Amino acid sequence: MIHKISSPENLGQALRAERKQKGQSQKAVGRSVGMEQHTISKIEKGNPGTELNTLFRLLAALDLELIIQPRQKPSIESKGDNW
Amino acid sequence: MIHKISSPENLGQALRAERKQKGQSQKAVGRSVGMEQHTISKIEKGNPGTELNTLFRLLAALDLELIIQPRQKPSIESKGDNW
DNA sequence: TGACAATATATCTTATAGAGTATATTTTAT
DNA sequence: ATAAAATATACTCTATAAGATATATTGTCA
Repeated sequence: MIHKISSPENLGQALRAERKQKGQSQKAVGRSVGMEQHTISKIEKGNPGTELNTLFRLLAALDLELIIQPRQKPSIESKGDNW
Repeated sequence: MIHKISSPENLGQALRAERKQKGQSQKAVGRSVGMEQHTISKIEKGNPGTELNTLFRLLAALDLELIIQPRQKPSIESKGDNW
Protein backbone atom coordinates (compact mmCIF):
# COMPACT_ATOMS: atom_id res chain seq x y z
CA MET A 1 0.00 0.00 0.00
CA ILE A 2 1.13 3.51 -0.70
CA HIS A 3 0.23 6.29 1.70
CA LYS A 4 0.10 9.99 1.01
CA ILE A 5 0.93 11.67 4.29
CA SER A 6 0.08 15.20 5.27
CA SER A 7 0.14 15.26 9.05
CA PRO A 8 1.44 13.38 12.07
CA GLU A 9 -2.02 11.86 12.66
CA ASN A 10 -2.06 10.69 9.13
CA LEU A 11 1.40 9.27 9.44
CA GLY A 12 0.44 7.42 12.57
CA GLN A 13 -2.51 5.81 10.84
CA ALA A 14 -0.38 4.69 7.92
CA LEU A 15 2.28 3.23 10.17
CA ARG A 16 -0.27 1.36 12.19
CA ALA A 17 -1.90 -0.01 9.06
CA GLU A 18 1.42 -1.28 7.76
CA ARG A 19 2.35 -2.81 11.08
CA LYS A 20 -0.97 -4.62 11.36
CA GLN A 21 -0.69 -5.84 7.82
CA LYS A 22 2.54 -7.50 8.86
CA GLY A 23 0.78 -8.96 11.88
CA GLN A 24 3.23 -7.54 14.38
CA SER A 25 2.68 -6.02 17.80
CA GLN A 26 4.11 -2.68 18.89
CA LYS A 27 6.32 -4.54 21.28
CA ALA A 28 7.70 -6.84 18.61
CA VAL A 29 8.37 -4.00 16.22
CA GLY A 30 10.00 -1.99 18.95
CA ARG A 31 12.22 -4.89 19.92
CA SER A 32 13.64 -5.09 16.42
CA VAL A 33 14.97 -1.53 16.60
CA GLY A 34 15.36 -0.99 20.33
CA MET A 35 12.29 1.16 20.75
CA GLU A 36 9.88 1.16 23.68
CA GLN A 37 6.35 -0.01 23.05
CA HIS A 38 4.90 3.19 24.43
CA THR A 39 6.91 5.22 21.97
CA ILE A 40 5.35 3.40 19.04
CA SER A 41 1.96 3.84 20.62
CA LYS A 42 2.44 7.58 20.75
CA ILE A 43 3.62 7.79 17.17
CA GLU A 44 0.67 5.80 15.90
CA LYS A 45 -1.61 8.07 17.87
CA GLY A 46 -0.24 10.99 15.92
CA ASN A 47 2.21 12.61 18.30
CA PRO A 48 3.41 15.73 16.46
CA GLY A 49 6.57 15.94 18.56
CA THR A 50 7.99 12.66 17.36
CA GLU A 51 11.57 13.09 16.29
CA LEU A 52 12.92 12.23 12.86
CA ASN A 53 15.44 9.70 14.10
CA THR A 54 12.64 7.86 15.86
CA LEU A 55 10.53 7.89 12.74
CA PHE A 56 13.33 6.50 10.62
CA ARG A 57 13.94 3.70 13.08
CA LEU A 58 10.31 2.73 12.88
CA LEU A 59 10.29 2.92 9.10
CA ALA A 60 13.28 0.61 9.05
CA ALA A 61 11.58 -1.81 11.39
CA LEU A 62 8.57 -1.93 9.11
CA ASP A 63 10.63 -2.03 5.96
CA LEU A 64 9.05 1.09 4.62
CA GLU A 65 10.56 3.80 2.53
CA LEU A 66 9.85 7.47 2.56
CA ILE A 67 9.54 9.59 -0.54
CA ILE A 68 9.32 13.31 -1.00
CA GLN A 69 8.10 14.93 -4.15
CA PRO A 70 6.39 18.07 -5.41
CA ARG A 71 2.76 18.09 -4.45
CA GLN A 72 0.58 16.62 -7.19
CA LYS A 73 -2.08 18.98 -8.38
CA PRO A 74 -5.37 17.20 -7.79
CA SER A 75 -7.32 16.42 -10.92
CA ILE A 76 -10.66 18.20 -11.13
CA GLU A 77 -12.69 15.10 -11.84
CA SER A 78 -12.28 12.08 -9.65
CA LYS A 79 -12.18 9.54 -12.45
CA GLY A 80 -10.65 9.45 -15.92
CA ASP A 81 -9.10 12.27 -17.86
CA ASN A 82 -10.15 15.83 -17.20
CA TRP A 83 -12.25 16.45 -20.30
CA MET B 1 12.22 15.78 -8.58
CA ILE B 2 11.43 12.78 -6.46
CA HIS B 3 13.59 11.95 -3.47
CA LYS B 4 13.97 8.62 -1.73
CA ILE B 5 14.74 9.42 1.87
CA SER B 6 16.40 7.15 4.36
CA SER B 7 17.86 9.42 7.02
CA PRO B 8 17.60 12.90 8.48
CA GLU B 9 20.75 13.96 6.59
CA ASN B 10 19.25 12.71 3.43
CA LEU B 11 16.02 14.51 4.14
CA GLY B 12 17.85 17.73 4.79
CA GLN B 13 19.62 17.51 1.47
CA ALA B 14 16.39 16.91 -0.39
CA LEU B 15 14.65 19.80 1.32
CA ARG B 16 17.51 22.11 0.56
CA ALA B 17 17.56 21.05 -3.08
CA GLU B 18 13.85 21.72 -3.44
CA ARG B 19 14.10 25.06 -1.73
CA LYS B 20 16.96 26.16 -3.94
CA GLN B 21 15.15 25.00 -7.00
CA LYS B 22 12.40 27.41 -6.03
CA GLY B 23 14.98 30.14 -5.54
CA GLN B 24 13.95 30.91 -1.99
CA SER B 25 16.01 31.73 1.07
CA GLN B 26 15.61 29.97 4.42
CA LYS B 27 14.28 33.21 5.79
CA ALA B 28 11.65 33.57 3.10
CA VAL B 29 10.49 30.00 3.46
CA GLY B 30 10.38 30.33 7.20
CA ARG B 31 8.35 33.50 6.98
CA SER B 32 5.63 31.73 5.01
CA VAL B 33 5.02 29.26 7.82
CA GLY B 34 6.20 31.16 10.86
CA MET B 35 9.44 29.32 11.28
CA GLU B 36 12.80 30.75 12.32
CA GLN B 37 15.60 30.76 9.79
CA HIS B 38 17.89 28.91 12.16
CA THR B 39 15.38 26.10 12.46
CA ILE B 40 15.39 25.52 8.73
CA SER B 41 19.16 25.65 8.75
CA LYS B 42 19.31 22.87 11.31
CA ILE B 43 16.85 20.70 9.44
CA GLU B 44 18.75 21.05 6.20
CA LYS B 45 21.93 20.16 8.03
CA GLY B 46 20.31 16.88 9.01
CA ASN B 47 19.27 17.41 12.60
CA PRO B 48 17.88 14.03 13.69
CA GLY B 49 15.87 15.58 16.50
CA THR B 50 13.65 17.61 14.23
CA GLU B 51 10.04 17.14 15.19
CA LEU B 52 7.33 15.92 12.83
CA ASN B 53 5.18 19.00 13.15
CA THR B 54 8.15 21.12 12.14
CA LEU B 55 8.84 18.90 9.17
CA PHE B 56 5.26 19.10 7.97
CA ARG B 57 5.29 22.86 8.20
CA LEU B 58 8.36 22.98 6.04
CA LEU B 59 6.91 20.53 3.54
CA ALA B 60 3.85 22.74 3.27
CA ALA B 61 5.98 25.82 2.75
CA LEU B 62 7.80 24.09 -0.09
CA ASP B 63 4.68 22.55 -1.51
CA LEU B 64 6.02 19.06 -1.15
CA GLU B 65 4.19 15.88 -0.34
CA LEU B 66 5.37 12.93 1.64
CA ILE B 67 4.74 9.36 0.67
CA ILE B 68 5.28 6.14 2.54
CA GLN B 69 5.38 2.78 0.86
CA PRO B 70 6.88 -0.68 1.25
CA ARG B 71 10.57 -0.61 0.46
CA GLN B 72 11.22 -1.40 -3.18
CA LYS B 73 13.54 -4.29 -3.69
CA PRO B 74 16.50 -2.89 -5.59
CA SER B 75 16.96 -4.27 -9.09
CA ILE B 76 20.16 -6.27 -9.51
CA GLU B 77 21.31 -4.42 -12.58
CA SER B 78 21.41 -0.67 -12.59
CA LYS B 79 19.86 -0.24 -16.02
CA GLY B 80 17.07 -1.95 -17.92
CA ASP B 81 15.24 -5.14 -17.06
CA ASN B 82 16.87 -7.76 -14.91
CA TRP B 83 17.51 -10.40 -17.54
C1' DT C 1 -16.73 -14.75 31.30
C1' DG C 2 -12.16 -15.17 32.59
C1' DA C 3 -7.34 -15.07 31.15
C1' DC C 4 -3.92 -13.27 28.37
C1' DA C 5 -2.12 -10.25 24.91
C1' DA C 6 -1.95 -5.69 23.14
C1' DT C 7 -2.22 -0.94 23.57
C1' DA C 8 -2.62 3.36 26.17
C1' DT C 9 -1.30 6.16 29.93
C1' DA C 10 1.44 7.81 33.90
C1' DT C 11 5.74 9.28 36.37
C1' DC C 12 10.53 10.43 36.72
C1' DT C 13 14.83 11.59 34.43
C1' DT C 14 17.99 13.34 31.00
C1' DA C 15 18.47 15.47 26.68
C1' DT C 16 17.40 18.44 23.27
C1' DA C 17 13.88 21.12 20.08
C1' DG C 18 12.43 25.46 18.65
C1' DA C 19 11.32 30.47 19.64
C1' DG C 20 13.64 34.71 20.19
C1' DT C 21 17.58 37.32 19.60
C1' DA C 22 22.29 38.13 18.36
C1' DT C 23 26.33 37.35 15.93
C1' DA C 24 29.70 34.78 13.21
C1' DT C 25 30.75 32.67 8.93
C1' DT C 26 30.08 31.84 4.17
C1' DT C 27 28.35 32.86 -0.35
C1' DT C 28 27.26 35.82 -4.10
C1' DA C 29 27.45 40.05 -6.75
C1' DT C 30 29.72 43.91 -8.35
C1' DA D 1 38.33 43.30 -2.58
C1' DT D 2 34.18 44.64 -0.44
C1' DA D 3 29.34 45.17 0.58
C1' DA D 4 25.17 42.74 1.04
C1' DA D 5 22.65 38.62 1.50
C1' DA D 6 22.36 34.04 3.10
C1' DT D 7 23.44 30.55 6.20
C1' DA D 8 25.42 28.73 10.48
C1' DT D 9 26.06 29.03 15.28
C1' DA D 10 25.42 30.55 20.09
C1' DC D 11 22.65 31.43 24.33
C1' DT D 12 18.52 31.55 27.29
C1' DC D 13 14.02 29.85 28.05
C1' DT D 14 9.99 26.75 28.09
C1' DA D 15 8.21 22.54 26.54
C1' DT D 16 8.31 18.04 25.57
C1' DA D 17 10.60 13.47 23.56
C1' DA D 18 11.98 9.04 24.70
C1' DG D 19 13.96 5.67 27.94
C1' DA D 20 12.77 2.97 31.97
C1' DT D 21 9.35 1.15 34.55
C1' DA D 22 4.68 0.46 36.13
C1' DT D 23 -0.06 0.15 35.57
C1' DA D 24 -4.52 0.90 33.45
C1' DT D 25 -7.47 0.04 29.61
C1' DT D 26 -8.93 -2.38 25.71
C1' DG D 27 -9.10 -6.29 22.60
C1' DT D 28 -9.17 -11.24 21.56
C1' DC D 29 -10.36 -15.82 22.09
C1' DA D 30 -11.18 -20.37 24.27
